[in-house]
Amino acid sequence: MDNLRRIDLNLLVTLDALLAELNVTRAAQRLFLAQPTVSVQLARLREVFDDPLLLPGPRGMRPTARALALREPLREALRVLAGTIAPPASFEPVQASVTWRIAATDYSETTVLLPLLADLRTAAPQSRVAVLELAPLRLAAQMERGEIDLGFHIWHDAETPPRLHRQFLFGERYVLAGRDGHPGLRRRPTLKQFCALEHVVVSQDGGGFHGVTDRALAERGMQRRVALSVPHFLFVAATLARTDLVAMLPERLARASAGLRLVAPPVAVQGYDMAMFWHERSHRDPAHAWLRERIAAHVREDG
DNA sequence: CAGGATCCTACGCAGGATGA
DNA sequence: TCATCCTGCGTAGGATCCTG
Repeated sequence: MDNLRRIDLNLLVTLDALLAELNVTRAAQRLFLAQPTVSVQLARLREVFDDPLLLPGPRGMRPTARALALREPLREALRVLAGTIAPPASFEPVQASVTWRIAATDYSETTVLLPLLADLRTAAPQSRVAVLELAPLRLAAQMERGEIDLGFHIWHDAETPPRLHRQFLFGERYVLAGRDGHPGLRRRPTLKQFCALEHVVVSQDGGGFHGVTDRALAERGMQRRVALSVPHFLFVAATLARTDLVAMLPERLARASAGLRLVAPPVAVQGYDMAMFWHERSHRDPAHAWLRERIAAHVREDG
């Protein structure tokens, strides 16, 4: 590439026009330039190639052997280059063998990706999806580096960098969940009964026993019994199915888990909005835009 | 804001075409 | 054959825009 650093690549476009026309004036017209401008460019080309390239002849110029040898390879090179920098063609999902790298928690895997997968396999059978663990603080940097294409995260979150694009997916609310046949969930528990149950909480940063539910209870001067804190939502669902523990679970996740009974909690707990996030670098990419639209459409269908 | 890059117009020069 | 015209290339100098 070092020899390319010496040359203004636009000169090659001029040379291509000169070799096609063998006439500086007509080459200038083709390039929408004045004749002297192309004449100066020809002088620079002669210097770069260390060859006269075009010699004066009757009604125009005659090409040198070097110029003739350059004509076809140059035209082909410019054709390839023009194709490379042309705007990307529209995305053809059936043929495309694209790999999407998506950052998600097990919650968004279950609620967003899982319902989408079968449709994705049909619509874009050559495509691949790599799901990576979501690290909200690192998400923007990972996207800037091109390591992650798309991420699912809570909409209102101070941790999420504002410089990412985002799109609302759905609003989520909490339900009280326990195993089918749980004696404490035959009907909606009172607040006192709710606090007497043994709870599981999800603490993604690990080890926390206090969450939004506990804050809502504290406002009423109440406290619940948290017996287990885990980092993953899916482990909660598995735990509930095998024990008498209960949990406040996002409704979409709870409905996707078999063997659980869901009841309305006796305390109002603030839900949250889910969104997908992406970087400017993939904002206009047709494949990326197609995937985002597909996800948004699925979420709309699922209500 | 200075310096460089780029493009323009104006003009000179060379060589081929044309007509007396 | 030669004067004149026409076509086309290159240079000079200036305007404008961009960049550091």
